[in-house]
Amino acid sequence: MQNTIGSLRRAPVNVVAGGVPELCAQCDARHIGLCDALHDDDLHFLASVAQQVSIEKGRGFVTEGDPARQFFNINHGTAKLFKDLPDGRRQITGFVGAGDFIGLAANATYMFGAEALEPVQLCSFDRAELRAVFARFPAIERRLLDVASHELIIAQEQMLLLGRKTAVERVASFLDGWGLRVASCQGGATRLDLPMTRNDLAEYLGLTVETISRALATLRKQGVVAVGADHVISILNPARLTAIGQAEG
Amino acid sequence: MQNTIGSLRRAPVNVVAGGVPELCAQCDARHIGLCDALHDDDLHFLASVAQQVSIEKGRGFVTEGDPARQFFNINHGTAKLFKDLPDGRRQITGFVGAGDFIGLAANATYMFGAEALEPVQLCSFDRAELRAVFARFPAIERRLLDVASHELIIAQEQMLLLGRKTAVERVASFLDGWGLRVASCQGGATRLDLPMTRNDLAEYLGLTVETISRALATLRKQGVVAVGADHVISILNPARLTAIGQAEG
DNA sequence: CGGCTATTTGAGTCTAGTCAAAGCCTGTGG
DNA sequence: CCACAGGCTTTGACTAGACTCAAATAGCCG
Repeated sequence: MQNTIGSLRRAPVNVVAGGVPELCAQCDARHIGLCDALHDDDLHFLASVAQQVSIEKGRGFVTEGDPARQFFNINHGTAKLFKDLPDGRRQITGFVGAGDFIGLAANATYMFGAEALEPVQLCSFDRAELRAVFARFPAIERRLLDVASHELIIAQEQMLLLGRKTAVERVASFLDGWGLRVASCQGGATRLDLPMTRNDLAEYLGLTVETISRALATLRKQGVVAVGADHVISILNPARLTAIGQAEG
Repeated sequence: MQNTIGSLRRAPVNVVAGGVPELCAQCDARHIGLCDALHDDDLHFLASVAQQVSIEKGRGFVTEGDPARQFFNINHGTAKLFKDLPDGRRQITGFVGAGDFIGLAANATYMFGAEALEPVQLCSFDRAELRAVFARFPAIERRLLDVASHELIIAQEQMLLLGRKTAVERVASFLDGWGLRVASCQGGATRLDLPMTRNDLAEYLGLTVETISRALATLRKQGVVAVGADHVISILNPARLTAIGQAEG
């Protein structure tokens, strides 16, 4: 738990509660993601091998190259997953939120890093223990395969974006996709409250901060979005946004 | 089986033999990939639900958007998987060869297209039947989860490449990675016999044909590789190639 | 009210894309 | 066996979209 790899350090995690089945009762992710595949008694068993953990904003909780001893399931908050090059270039491979499972992209060691964008609460599972859970509840393993399938689809979509789309198309794709995840409407326009900075966006979309800013300006001038303060973006013309993101016009 | 989606058409496939257990005896993929997870008698059962199929060079055998009724396991040959944008831009998401499993990135429909780069032989499994196999042999399902995990790692590595690496770094990464897959040595130099064209390479690496050509010229001038005829590339300085591909030099 | 960071905007540069043409290979057919 | 057609690859010249560097602005937090 105190492993030091490169210049990074495994973040100390704050254990709030362990082994309590009631921890699922008010979990944001209870009815999505992995846990939704379980009946109440199965969930009880799963909870018995889970450790609930809180991670403060900005804290890294997975370091690439560290031995992959644990899986995580996010209950609350958003985190970024990323891969770095030796000279500091970073590619964010995904943003994860409530219900998302972390740790599939690992063999003996984690093949990615993870850091909280907001205060994050998650359930941590020991890999060895989870294997025992699989043996008892094949439904979980099957669900995990579905999760992996879905992540593969997302990953390939992202390859298309990174390899072939223009800056404006990338930003439109992202906003469109994020809109599907967390949508709150207000006066007809969908209002996105993004947990990430422009820099995170740039590292996710294979661009620079400046290009992100200019692309948003372009979409704003076209009346597709409105850019507000504090990472708020309103989607004024959803159909147009989708079309741009999918390179249909 | 005669579905027409967009302007593409499901390729007619040539059934060579069906339901014969002996078909595994001389399969290139018998001891790699999915089938390696099985004991002989389990394999016998798996073979009973497999259809062996031959696909000619250049023929597409999966169309994005078609109902995903089948999984495939490649026995021999190489194919490309890809996603297209409406205006023709294409991103190849991966090359698959003997032992590779195709079809994980699908829900109700395939989320990618596939086309043979060389004559391909594969085993085709009906999705419903494969589910029955899972129930009987959990080992296969577990192996499939490992396969999906591994593909996720590869996909994220590719995102790093597409989002953050330069043209020369991308080409070096590719040659380095391909060298690990199929390596035949000759006079100290590893000789790669690529089944894909420069255009395929470009569509895989998020570049254009011309840029691929120039990047190869750069690596050649640096004495890292030798570029021969008929898609043959010799790796003269493997260490340097790896370093360039991982942006360490 | 500052101090700090994040974001936007501007000016100039550079990497990779586009357009064009020549060279090579392959495979075919005389 | 050689000539030719067609596709693939390489090279050159120019362009463009995104990056870099720099500075101004805006927002957040104590």
